[in-house]
Amino acid sequence: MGDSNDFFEKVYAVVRQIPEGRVSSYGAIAKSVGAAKSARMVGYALHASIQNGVDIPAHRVVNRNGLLTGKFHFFSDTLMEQMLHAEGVLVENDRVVDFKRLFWNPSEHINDLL
DNA sequence: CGGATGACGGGTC
DNA sequence: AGACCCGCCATCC
Repeated sequence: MGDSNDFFEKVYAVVRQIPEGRVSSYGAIAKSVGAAKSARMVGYALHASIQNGVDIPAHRVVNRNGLLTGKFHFFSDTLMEQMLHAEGVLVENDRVVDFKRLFWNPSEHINDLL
């Protein structure tokens, strides 16, 4: 079953691997599930996860610059930042402080999943 | 059916 | 650094 539902499940599986206090990006996740050119679809999948109440740490996914581009899709527009802050990730002007250091690359841990 | 619309990213200026 | 463009592709209208 290589349909879009499959893609969603793969994305969710990867997002669940992001450790507490760390963050990843749409593009990095897209690569790790073998769809490097579909970073946009990762965002789409995360949006769907919230609508469907899927239990994944979607707040740990930001864009390539560490910007909280998805914050408006949470129940409150400050929830994403609050959740990150609760696990020790600081945010300033919608950007993850020390993004490079906190960045978690799924492809370097691919052996742990699929 | 065709154009617009995104939780994007790489490249260029 | 920041603005801009273009490729990408499922979904929407």
